Amino acid sequence: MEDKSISTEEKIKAAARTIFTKKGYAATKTRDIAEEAGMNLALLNYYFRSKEKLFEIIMAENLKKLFGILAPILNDQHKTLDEKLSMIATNYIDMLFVNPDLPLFVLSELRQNPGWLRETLHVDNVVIASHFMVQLREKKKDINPIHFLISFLGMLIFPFAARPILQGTAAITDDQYNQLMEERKKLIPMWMKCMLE
Amino acid sequence: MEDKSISTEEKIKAAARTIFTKKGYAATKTRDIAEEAGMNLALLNYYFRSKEKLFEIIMAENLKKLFGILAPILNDQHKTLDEKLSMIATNYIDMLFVNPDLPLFVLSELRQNPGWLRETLHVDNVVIASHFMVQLREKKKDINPIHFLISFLGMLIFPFAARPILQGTAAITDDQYNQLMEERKKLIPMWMKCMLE
DNA sequence: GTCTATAGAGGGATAGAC
DNA sequence: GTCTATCCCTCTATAGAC
Repeated sequence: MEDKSISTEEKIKAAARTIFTKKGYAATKTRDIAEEAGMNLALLNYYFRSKEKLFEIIMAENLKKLFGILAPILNDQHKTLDEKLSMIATNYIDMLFVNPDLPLFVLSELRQNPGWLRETLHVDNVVIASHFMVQLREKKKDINPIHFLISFLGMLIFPFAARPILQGTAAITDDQYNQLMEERKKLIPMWMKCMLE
Repeated sequence: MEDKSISTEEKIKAAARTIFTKKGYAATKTRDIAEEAGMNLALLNYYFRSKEKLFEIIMAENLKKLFGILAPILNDQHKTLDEKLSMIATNYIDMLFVNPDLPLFVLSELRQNPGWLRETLHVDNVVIASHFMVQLREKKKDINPIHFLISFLGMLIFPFAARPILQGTAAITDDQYNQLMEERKKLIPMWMKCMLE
């Protein structure tokens, strides 16, 4: 009995995750979520009270997914800068293969409501004041280390956010696209090292 | 008399540009556009027939703005690779200062409806088959030149798309942010050269 | 051309049966 | 817990006066 209820709740959450993340809050209809979950609209309100409450749950999950990979690696005191660059590139690209809609979703929704960051996660200390930033400043004293963080994340994330444009304009097959992203796991850390020389 | 009608039409378009670009199609209400334009909702339909028609106009404008800077520089047969990298970085960052919401808008809406690209612009030949790409391949024969294009655009665009996160997490003032972006006009071409060595 | 008023559809939420 | 039926508000679009 408990099993069944958890399963239903989980089905709705999974459907919500898919649709919210793909289309954003405003473009998502609760009816679509219910249909995707294979059940009735009323159950959504029964389990989650409202569209907004459900969205908040998905948003928190997605923020965690996006920053959760980053934080522990950035703050590892026992890894070199090079090791961190490689690990993040690999882990992030692998994560984006599985969750390609994540970056655009978070960037878009966060623009509408920047309060989200402070409320759910404490990204401040975890990213900006990280050991990684210290290492960057040590290595290249005359350039604000935030420049490197921005460029690093930009190179990692942009091809996923821009995938439709990329595949729409350059005639790239899915296989070719995957191979390109695979190559970037090595290329981006290599480029970063070059930028930091 | 004609002047007045043109002016009204232009006011609506300006308001639509602002709100659509900031919030996206789904989250935008025609009432908000009318209010922003300082006039009645009915005029929107009088001049543009529907929300969707108005949106199509704004979308086409924005696509042109985003690719219009790129295409002529990429295809200039008489500029060196280095010159192109500098010019694009400078022009793009200046354009993004004025239109900070443009990238996220285009990326988001294009994900929902990738058909837009083919229908409005012929970005294919203009970007992918550009002289710039030939120059990249010449310079670095063993790496797919699309990697450099992606990284270049990623480094340029990402800090604008992620501005709320950046300013929300790192305590960066508006002045500091502007200065960082100003610095990137020189840094990014420099890094690109390093990557292409 | 510009306004007010309103039609008409869609979407979030709930009542109530089972 | 799950379903059907329905309420009610919001939003797009239009009718019609001026």
